[in-house]
Amino acid sequence: MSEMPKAYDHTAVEGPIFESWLAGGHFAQHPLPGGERPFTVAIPPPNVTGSLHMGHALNNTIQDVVVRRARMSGRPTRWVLGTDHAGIATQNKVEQKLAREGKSRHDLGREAFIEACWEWRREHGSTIIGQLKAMGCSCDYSDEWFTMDPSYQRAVRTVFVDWYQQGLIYRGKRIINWCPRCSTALSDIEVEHDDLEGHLWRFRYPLAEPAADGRDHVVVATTRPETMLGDTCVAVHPADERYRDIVGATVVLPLVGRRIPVVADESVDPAFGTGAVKVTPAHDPNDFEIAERHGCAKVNILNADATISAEGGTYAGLGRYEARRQVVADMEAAGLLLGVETHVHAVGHCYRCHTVVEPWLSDQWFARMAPLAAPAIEAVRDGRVTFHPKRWESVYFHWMDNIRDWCISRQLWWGHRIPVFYCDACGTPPVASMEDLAECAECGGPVRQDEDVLDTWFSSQLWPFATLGWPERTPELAYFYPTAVLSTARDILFLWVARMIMSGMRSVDGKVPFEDVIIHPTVFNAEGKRMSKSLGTGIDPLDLMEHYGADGMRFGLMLQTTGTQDIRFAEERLLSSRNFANKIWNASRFVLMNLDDGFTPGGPEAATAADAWILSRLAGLAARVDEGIVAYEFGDVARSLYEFFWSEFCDWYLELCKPRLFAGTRETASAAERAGRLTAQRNLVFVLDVALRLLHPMMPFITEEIWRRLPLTGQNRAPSLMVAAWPDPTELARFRDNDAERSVSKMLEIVVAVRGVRARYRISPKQGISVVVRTQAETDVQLLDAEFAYLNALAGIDSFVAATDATKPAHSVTVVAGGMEVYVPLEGLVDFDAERARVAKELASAADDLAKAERKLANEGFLAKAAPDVIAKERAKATESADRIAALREQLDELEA
RNA sequence: GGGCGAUUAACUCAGCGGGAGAGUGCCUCCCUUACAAGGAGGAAGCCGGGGGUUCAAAUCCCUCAUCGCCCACCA
Repeated sequence: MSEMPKAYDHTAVEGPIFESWLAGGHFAQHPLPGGERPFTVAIPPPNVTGSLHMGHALNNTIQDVVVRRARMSGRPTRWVLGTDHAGIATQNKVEQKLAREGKSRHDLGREAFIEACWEWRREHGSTIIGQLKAMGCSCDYSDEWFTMDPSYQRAVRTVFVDWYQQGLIYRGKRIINWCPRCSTALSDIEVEHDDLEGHLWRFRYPLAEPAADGRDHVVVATTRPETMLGDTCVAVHPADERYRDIVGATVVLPLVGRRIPVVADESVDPAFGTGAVKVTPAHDPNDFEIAERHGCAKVNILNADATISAEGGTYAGLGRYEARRQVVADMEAAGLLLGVETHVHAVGHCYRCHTVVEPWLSDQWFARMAPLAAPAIEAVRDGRVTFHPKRWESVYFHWMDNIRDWCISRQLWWGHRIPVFYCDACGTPPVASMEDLAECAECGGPVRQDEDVLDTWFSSQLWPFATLGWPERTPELAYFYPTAVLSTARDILFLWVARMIMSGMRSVDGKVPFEDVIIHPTVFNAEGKRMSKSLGTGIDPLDLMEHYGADGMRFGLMLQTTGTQDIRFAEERLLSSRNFANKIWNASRFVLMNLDDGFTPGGPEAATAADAWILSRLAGLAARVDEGIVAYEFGDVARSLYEFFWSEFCDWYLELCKPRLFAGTRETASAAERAGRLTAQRNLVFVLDVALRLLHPMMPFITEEIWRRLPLTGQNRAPSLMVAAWPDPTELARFRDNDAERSVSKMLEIVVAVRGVRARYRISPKQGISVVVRTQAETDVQLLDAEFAYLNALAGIDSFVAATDATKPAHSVTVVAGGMEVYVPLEGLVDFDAERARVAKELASAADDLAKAERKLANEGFLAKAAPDVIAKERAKATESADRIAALREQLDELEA
């Protein structure tokens, strides 16, 4: 066994440990066994264009924690890995690369461009996989998927054809969100709305002939003046008295000259603006509906790049904002601009490139969502899928209950091409086909395939089952589906999570794709701002791992992960986590360096109160960690582990073991002392072993490195901690010992109190002291006698007298601890003023406690209604406080004498 | 216009019906032979304001304020 360096060096440990896991085959899925319940997790596939950011770091730590616990628990575990082809993102990357060479995708042509995308993926697509490895994620790296794999393509096509044939997919001319930069349609939820300050212009639209009431114009308001070029009617509310006389009149559209009607439509809000709406059916969804109802024309005045089209007459060719300025200027020149005011309104932006999107009338493919949503709503309602935290379910329901059809076609080249074939010759309806068609089945004429590809999310939604071989009915699918848990950020709840539930249930026999959904916190920077690479407000997890180690980063993130709060990233948590790793390292080093050659591990033995205490605490920890991971309470689990290991194991138990360890190693040691040393060694190894197992899911590298050095035998041994047995809380429960916990905490209180005296009076740790203890309980005397070695080791107490009738020595300071009075002789060093102040403060606090307790005990309502154990506790508290007050009063009297 | 979350020590946050906690920072002492990435001791909080429920409220309810997020076709 090699020497352990004095400080933990993660850079020397993580690489080799990871390689050993890989070589050991521990990541690979277990062979399909018989009865055991498998545990499957499908990783949210990162974009091939992606690199690890803090969201990934958090999300993948969470998944690794639950996966590692499951694996150690003996369940056949499979964490499915892969990447998403990310249509828009990847196409953008490749187009940027081409642009640097002065080329566009059109110069290459479709086929060559797609090949260039594949090439890009071969070069850059595995960046993030390497970063997951650096984090220690225990994915099955031998089973990597890509959403454009041939078998995955088959899954996508199968779903498309099924939905198409069942009437769940249709093509139509609708208003969609168009990104002029990406030159594609977007679905409604791919548009991000930002409130921006714009303007509301008021225009005068002249009437062709004066109305019955004599008026000759109508005033409309708009935030997008350029759209007037495409106006085809003006709408007012039917009940709006102001406009009753002009309904049916004709407006002569300024700048354009088109004669358009005034219609009455319920959708108009009379209270907004002027109560009269200019209607641009090709560029506003609401206007589109109005035009449909009234049979108005739909004039599309925008090209794909958001320049004005030929329909815009003299404005054709202008950019949309240029056109806006020009229209306003021309209206003003014509005396038709009545006013302008600033106006804050929500403006849609492309979620990929943040360009302002345009509502645009075009031919697109849509998926009919309501029929798919119904069973998916039911599945969450009846608990087949559970969200954590639960409150996300209402967000899910709200969206699902109001779900709208999904625009699934994209005018891109990189993606799953829509498998629909048209025959232009004979006019047969388009055919969706699993196989590419060469000729028309009706007339034998040539067919052409639809040019569009599918929304990337259309393929992503199949992830949990397409990665198990679906549409083939593979044994893997039968065995590993549904997955156990899906962990993700909330921003893709609708884009991805909801759609997986819908498509999963439809595709795989009505079965949900996962049982639990974890919506984890969003990681913000220290200022509470979204982390963004482009804004420079992000923190790179790779840098963090370099500074704090993968374990330090993981544990630091887990400490910050609670159900209610987003994370305002606190780097000092990573610092304390790295220090925690170092603490684990050194405690382990201490244990190992205090083992003898030929040491044989043995069962733990509660030979002393300290042993019983630490074993009891360990049993409590195991239960808490196990429950906590199952309930996804990561922050609480991390804190429990930290508290146990650092405070209880290191600060107390290791110190409590030192007397036995050192006594038993002397030449002159008695047989009993040698036995005591062996017991301590065995207990230390046992506790360390269990603690490392419990820590492993959160801190896999350091725990593995240390664990391999432990001298374990028999069934405690395993090829790797990764596949060692998870501590069984039920089995460990036999160590629960409330008496030992109480006794030891009394002892520890005395130690702390005496140390306090030492600190106040600057008594060197090297200087031994003798103390006198007075207690009312004979059991306390026995306890102190039995555990004197601890008092000696931890508080430097050389000798003591404990008795129920002990008397206070002269020139001593009194402290009350563990229900006892402890007198520390100070040989005339006592600072009476300081002691008076301290005792008076303690007295006030004790008096406060007593008053509170007495108030409760005097309250009949309390006695009548509070739980018996609460009352008993309150009585004990009162007694304790009273005793304490008596002792403190006595002290104070003496100090004042 | 709806909905959700947050408000606790200087900072970042736990706790969510029965004695106010952690990490970091701060103060004092200590390089004690596992660890100075450490040890020991300590200071520090009307638990956002106001009302209510309850024997009992940081914790449950209502309300207000502030901050943040999501959804929504208001020109």
